[in-house]
Amino acid sequence: MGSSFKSSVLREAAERGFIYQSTDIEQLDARLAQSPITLYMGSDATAESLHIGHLVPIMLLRLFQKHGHRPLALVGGGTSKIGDPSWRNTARPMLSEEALQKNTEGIRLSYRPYIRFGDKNNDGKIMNNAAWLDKLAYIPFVRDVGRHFPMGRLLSLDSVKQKLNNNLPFSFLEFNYPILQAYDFLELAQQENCILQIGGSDQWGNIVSGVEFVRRVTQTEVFALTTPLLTTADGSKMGKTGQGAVWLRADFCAPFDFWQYWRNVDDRDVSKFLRLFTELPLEEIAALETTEDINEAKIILADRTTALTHGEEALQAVHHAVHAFFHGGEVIDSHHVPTFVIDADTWLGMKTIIDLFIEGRLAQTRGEARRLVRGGGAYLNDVSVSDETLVLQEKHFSKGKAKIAAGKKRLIYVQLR
RNA sequence: GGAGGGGUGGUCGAGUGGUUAAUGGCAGCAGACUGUAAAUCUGCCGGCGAGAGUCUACGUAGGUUCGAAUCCUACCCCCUCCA
Repeated sequence: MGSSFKSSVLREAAERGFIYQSTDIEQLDARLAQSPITLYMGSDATAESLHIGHLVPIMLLRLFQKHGHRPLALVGGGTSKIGDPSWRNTARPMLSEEALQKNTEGIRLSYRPYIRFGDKNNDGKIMNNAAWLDKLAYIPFVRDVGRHFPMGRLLSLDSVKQKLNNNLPFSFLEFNYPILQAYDFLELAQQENCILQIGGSDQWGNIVSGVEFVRRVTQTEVFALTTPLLTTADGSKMGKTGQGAVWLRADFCAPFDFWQYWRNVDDRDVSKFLRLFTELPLEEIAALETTEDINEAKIILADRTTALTHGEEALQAVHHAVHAFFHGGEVIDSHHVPTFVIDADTWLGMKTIIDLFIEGRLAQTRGEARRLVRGGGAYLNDVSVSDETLVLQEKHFSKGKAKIAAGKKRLIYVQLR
């Protein structure tokens, strides 16, 4: 049925594997085929960058723009003051106004490589729901908005049920999250004539609440479209590594590490990822699927995603770095390569290899760094270090640089100052 | 309100006075093999410490004891049944 869509955007989205669920796909398709629309995706503002886990809906948003539709990126500056109920545990620090400001700006930057923002035609626009949520007055809100939310409907939301069933802390505060998220849709529908919300399938409940709410209030048809929630072939959550999330902003995840993430994906995920995360024509992807050299396909995947996110220049730098790291090439200077700086006076003759691994964040604790050395996985300039008390000397640095690694793949340069 | 069951390390889950920093599974890290993949095998897997060792941990707070995750008391939270 994927190919039976009338609109070009849904046809391509379906072929590439972006579509999971929709409220009314036929009508949406008809509407899309008819004329350009405005759509949005939302994200919370709990971090200074988005990460690979957000990338599927982002790529879909991009696809819509490519097909002439107008994308809005909504940042949850207001809703993040409450917190998504899918969070666990009691201790959730309320974000300060200042932190939210910073996060909002960071998320704006995260979107930039994927969405063209501006004032013309179908240029995208960044919105922040704090703009309207901060101004809400309780009584009018409950009266005008609250009455459109049947209690049974709210209680049936998965995010709510899950909280209640698992006895996780859940107060009226968090309970309001889906309502406010639904309200966002109304604001965007009225302000921006937005008629579609996209998001990950874990957001289905929240998105549908918004759709129902907007229909009720405005008596017009709006739509929901979700993307499949990606898990990698080994069943774990997409985009997580031992180091944490793979961030989209270069200052949170070096392009080198970003590239490595894609270079190292499971064989079984390659063709799926090529469809979703690159813009290679489907025939080319099909050709890559039949190649006997799957590593070639992985490199193309890594190259295309890195170039899209960080630019061609960064990709070139990554190639140099990869060559240096894995094939003993020349060490080069670049902010695209993970590097950290230490002070010669305070380090040489003073601190140990253990300190260095901590400083380079290849180990979280000194114990972990020690175990790494004892297990033979700690490398200094490509040589496995066996002495955990090894004190750093000038001889360990050539031209002021050293290379340390945890295992064969987690590497970082140390620059002496 | 009453009766019973339960809260253990990232997670699941053993353990009911003393070689218990706490069996085991999962997750994670490293080594071997390989293709910077998967699978498999091996080692590691609370903090600090070169080591001896030391500190912190079994819902919270006290207590008993030479010694407690294990016993007692109070409190908090959860589950099941009754009202």
